[in-house]
Amino acid sequence: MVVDELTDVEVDRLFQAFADTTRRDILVRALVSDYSVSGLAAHYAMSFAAVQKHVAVLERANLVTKEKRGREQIVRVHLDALRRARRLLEEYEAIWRQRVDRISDILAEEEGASPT
Amino acid sequence: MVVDELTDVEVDRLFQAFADTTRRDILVRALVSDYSVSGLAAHYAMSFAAVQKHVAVLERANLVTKEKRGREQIVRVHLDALRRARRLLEEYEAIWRQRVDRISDILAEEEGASPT
DNA sequence: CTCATCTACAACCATGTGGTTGTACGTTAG
DNA sequence: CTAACGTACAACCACATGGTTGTAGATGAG
Repeated sequence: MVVDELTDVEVDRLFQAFADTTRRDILVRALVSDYSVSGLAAHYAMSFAAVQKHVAVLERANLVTKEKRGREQIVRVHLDALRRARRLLEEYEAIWRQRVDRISDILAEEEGASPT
Repeated sequence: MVVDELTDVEVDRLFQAFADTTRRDILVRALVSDYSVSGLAAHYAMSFAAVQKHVAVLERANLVTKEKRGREQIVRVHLDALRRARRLLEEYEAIWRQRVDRISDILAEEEGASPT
């Protein structure tokens, strides 16, 4: 199972980062092409500082890193974290599938053992 | 693209629900087998009411529904929400892949147009 | 019936979150 | 050099979150 080498707190931060529309939007923009923090901020009806904070949350979740380019700070997505989160959810679905299999096995056995 | 028929707020709640270790644990237990709220609460070093609240958060995210069985309330996982969340993350990864493809296309064209 | 169990919910508290404004500092354009 | 730009960060505010205790209502066991 292994649930990835992430600690609970790291996973908390990861999903926390996804749990805001603005942050998901920032993420998509940064996925599509390169953006500076102020380049991102231009798209939202909130202060630069607010966007800066959102980027910081994405950073803390290791979803994003900033790279200095002249006086700008380019936001780049770190794909690994995205994959990890996705795999976690896949594992949950796998657990469900195992349960379903287990139950149908039991039903199959019971039918074999005591057929009505 | 469609990003699923979920509203932003619903997606917020979905990821918010995942953003807590206790809730993820509850989810796994409920995925593995049937649990009442108090059955779940027995496993955690916190009050029954706290666990009740966590279940409520999972409910609000549509990850879980409660089903009355006698005096107990059985927590069942609603798999759809799990799948939706996973698909969202997959879409983000797809966006990234498209970008990579686009860039390598451009590089290929440039090489074809003006080979050094 | 009576009592223990399971649940629901309100009130409260500390801390976190998402937003603001203001100030300061490095960097680039003119 | 100077002005404008991009960033960083602190202080503040309203509200959400994760926890607590306490009270009360259904339901099942004996």
